[in-house]
Amino acid sequence: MRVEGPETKIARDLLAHYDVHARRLPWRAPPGTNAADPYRVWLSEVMLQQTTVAAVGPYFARFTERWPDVAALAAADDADLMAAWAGLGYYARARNLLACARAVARDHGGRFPDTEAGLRALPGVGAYTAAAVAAIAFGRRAVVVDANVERVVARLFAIATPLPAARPAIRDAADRITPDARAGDFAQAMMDLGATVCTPRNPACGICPLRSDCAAFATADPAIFPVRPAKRAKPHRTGHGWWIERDGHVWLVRRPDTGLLGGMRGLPSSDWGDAPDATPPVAADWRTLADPVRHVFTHFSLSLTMHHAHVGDDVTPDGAGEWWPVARIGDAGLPTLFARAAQAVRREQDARN
DNA sequence: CAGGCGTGGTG
DNA sequence: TCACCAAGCCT
Repeated sequence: MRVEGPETKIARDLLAHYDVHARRLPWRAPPGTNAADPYRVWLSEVMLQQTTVAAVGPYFARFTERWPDVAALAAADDADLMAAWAGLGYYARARNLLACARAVARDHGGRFPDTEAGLRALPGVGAYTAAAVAAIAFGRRAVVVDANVERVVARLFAIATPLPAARPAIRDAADRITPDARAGDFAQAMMDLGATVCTPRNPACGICPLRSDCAAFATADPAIFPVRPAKRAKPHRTGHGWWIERDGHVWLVRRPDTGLLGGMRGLPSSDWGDAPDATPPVAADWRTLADPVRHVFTHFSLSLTMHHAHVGDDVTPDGAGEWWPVARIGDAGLPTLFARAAQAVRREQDARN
């Protein structure tokens, strides 16, 4: 008779816990069924990259309602898809999502590759997402390592090497505890555990099904794992934005495909930096909002000073853009910064009337 | 390979 | 208020 090693016990205990406590999420097959749809798994995984379950929920519902399968998504209009993604952030994901759907439709007969390597070759699918889809949608044994798994594993084995140097050791340890069967459930169970029990701060070790096998639980402070490097301070930038209104319409531009907010609609704005040029795009009787719109991006914070004016029917700003109905500004698919800038301008206009 | 790349929840 | 951090990927 085979003696069960500690690695096997971890998977067994975790799966038993998962069978009772698994979160019910829209992209998961209902309990007792085995019907994970690769399209929905892939879509959810891309949306969940660096994004919380709560934020993804409504987007996932809207996307699957509007584009129920990969063929429908592949046929989507680029601007429609970018607008539907607005507010979710990391907009390169939306561009890659469309490129991936089209690659699946064109190069794979409309079916997702069912191997980790095949998935990994698709746009926007990295090591994590390829492993997750292979395991969850196709039942493959794959080592799925996201930030949750990283934290759980670093604690289970009390890995004290700081990130990112600890990644190879964490990956090896995750490989050792990943079972041959139910690798998809195991991955989701690890992520559920990280999200609800083995949290970054104040982990709930008292209710953790793995505490008897957890090296960090045996220490004074389990929460110190994984050890993270200190972060650099965010620089602050300033900029100017312009709300140009003409006969109930506002002038919107499309941002370049690469870089910050790439491919998204936006309000015309200056460069953002230490002392940006504040020359307006058109001559007009400009009014300036007293309070700049403040916004925090991943690697800098921004104060955007908003200017607004009405122009005559014969005026059109230089460069590419479109007059968008002010009453439908909510449908323009503005990323959050510009949505808030628009809101600030309209509030000011309302207050003056 | 270190840094660019959004946003919102949380303690 | 503010720092931290999230089901990462790409270059």
